[in-house]
Amino acid sequence: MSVSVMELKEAKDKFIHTWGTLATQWGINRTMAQIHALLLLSPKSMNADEIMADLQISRGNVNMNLRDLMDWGLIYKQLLPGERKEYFIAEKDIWKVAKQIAKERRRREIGPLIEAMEELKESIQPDSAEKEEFLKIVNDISKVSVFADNTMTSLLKSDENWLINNFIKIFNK
Amino acid sequence: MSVSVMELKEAKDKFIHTWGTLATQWGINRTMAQIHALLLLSPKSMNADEIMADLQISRGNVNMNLRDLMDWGLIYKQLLPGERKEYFIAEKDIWKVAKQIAKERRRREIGPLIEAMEELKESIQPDSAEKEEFLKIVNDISKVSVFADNTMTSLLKSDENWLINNFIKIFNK
DNA sequence: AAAAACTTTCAGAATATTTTGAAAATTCAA
DNA sequence: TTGAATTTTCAAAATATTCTGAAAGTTTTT
Repeated sequence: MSVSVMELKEAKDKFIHTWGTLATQWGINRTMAQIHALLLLSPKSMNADEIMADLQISRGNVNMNLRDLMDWGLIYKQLLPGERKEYFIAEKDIWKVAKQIAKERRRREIGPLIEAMEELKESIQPDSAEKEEFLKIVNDISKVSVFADNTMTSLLKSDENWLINNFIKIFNK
Repeated sequence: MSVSVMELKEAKDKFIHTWGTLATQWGINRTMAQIHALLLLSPKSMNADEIMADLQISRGNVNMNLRDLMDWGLIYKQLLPGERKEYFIAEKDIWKVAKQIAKERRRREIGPLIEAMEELKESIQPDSAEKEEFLKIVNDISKVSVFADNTMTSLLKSDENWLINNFIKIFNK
């Protein structure tokens, strides 16, 4: 193997490792992130055995995290003609990847918060100063959550959005 | 204790419990979130012993998480005249709280990603098609990260921002 | 300067999360 | 059908994170 190819292999390994480490900091599990990184960098789709061999992890682990990555909409299953095995390929359009991650996090992180605050609001009658104080906080959190949710949605939804357009200009430079 | 006060106590407990549970979903530890919730709901500042008693957790745990909450800028230390003990009070302005959390997450989640991608870019010369392909991905992630960072910053920085103003209108209704 | 009041630290314990791997389930070809 | 290939499941093991509590450190009072 030539020196220059070796450099690339090293950089790819570093990318996979880094992606895995960073992911834990944002609540995604290390292996899921590493599989994602591996597939992102792979020019062709890979099957479970290849991923197992490459990352040195068990079949069960690979299976579980591939399923999670599909739930997140970050990878797709590819059925190759004449092949029994399932192959997986990552979404390579990084803007789509980012949108997908943001979407999923909005759903997981903001959704339950809004629901919980609504439930609390309904459970208390504002018939005392103390209760009004409590409801003030619950209401404020509710409003901030709905705002965050709306902001996320408008950032994600329309590519006509000024913010997005502004971004696309920079991105396509 | 009257029935109506009991209801409030229950709602507060539910709030604290919910806040703690949700927090784990967004990478913050349960106890830290519970202490934060407790202080958010407390009309007066609390000391370590009071928090220990209320949440039934150890002194070390309380101390450590109070420090983390101060790092996050979510609570302040209050020295009461004539008191030896340190008292803690939460930032009650929920919009400030949200900004603080967003700021901290930007710093922790996006910052390291940008750095890692820059480092990878510098380590590889684009002297082959394979390397160019790799650098394309790294570059794209770099651009998306910088975009996310900038978007966060402009959302947070200026209250003249249209998005913020729009929010404030809703919030103050 | 000593003692009391309080805060911080950190090694070990407890808890929670992730991973393994073999067995069960499923799919497909013959 | 049958059975080989492949995927999925899940209990137990490994690993990672959080928590405890007593000892050490610090600050204030006497």
